[in-house]
Amino acid sequence: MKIATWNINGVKARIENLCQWLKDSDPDIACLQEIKSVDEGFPRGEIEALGYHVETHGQKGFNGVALLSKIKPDEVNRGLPGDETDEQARFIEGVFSVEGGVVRVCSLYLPNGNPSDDPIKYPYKLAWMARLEAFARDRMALEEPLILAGDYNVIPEPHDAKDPSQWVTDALFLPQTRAAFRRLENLGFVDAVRATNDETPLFSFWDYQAGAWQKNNGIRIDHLMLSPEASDRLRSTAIEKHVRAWEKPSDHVPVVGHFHF
DNA sequence: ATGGTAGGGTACCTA
Repeated sequence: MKIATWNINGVKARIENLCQWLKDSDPDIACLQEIKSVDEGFPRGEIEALGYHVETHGQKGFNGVALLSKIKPDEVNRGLPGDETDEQARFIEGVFSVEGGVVRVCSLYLPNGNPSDDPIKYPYKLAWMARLEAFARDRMALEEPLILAGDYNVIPEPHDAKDPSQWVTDALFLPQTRAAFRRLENLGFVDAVRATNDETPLFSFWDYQAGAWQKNNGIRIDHLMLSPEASDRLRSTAIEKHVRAWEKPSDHVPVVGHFHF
């Protein structure tokens, strides 16, 4: 089974690329972020025509996440628990029946947090990460294959950036951000791409600005975090960076994991 | 060099 995460930066602007990628890459489950659409505006017909079930958690203009899957989820939950006043659509969870049990897959869009000296944005990022850690701890107790997939807006290590010195005051790379990400790992989650690749650097995002793609000035911020039960079944991973060279690309590329499910 | 580009939605906000 192939499970992927991709920040598509606007589903309406990316529908042609998205459909082409679904045909080429043929994921069983695709976790999307930044759909930038309300649920009613999501172009589900084109995606359903390719054989996918569609579950969305959208909002107007910004954010928004989705789960596309060849098998229909048994259960879907929208929103990250822990703050009923949070109206930003950044989290959706699906439970899928597979041979021998279930796999639980979450598509998450972690807050960017910049500018990092903003009195609202960076604290919101850290609070969201604390809620994610609490959620992950709860789910870990189920002892199920669990995949927390998404745009984490976290550069885990210096070698996950072409030029780490550019990022020292950035919310994606501040010590507190990286420490919160490590706390998630220390619950027992495995960074699937890092666990299956010795090579560095590996990037999943190249800014639209200043020729970042042409200069390979990238960062690795899109991650597949696996519970031990999911990690046991991991075969390989890939970063499909050729998609960044397509016409009208997203600034992120798909990150995929192959599993023995 | 302190910019640059893109999406959403129609004035700026977010990234």
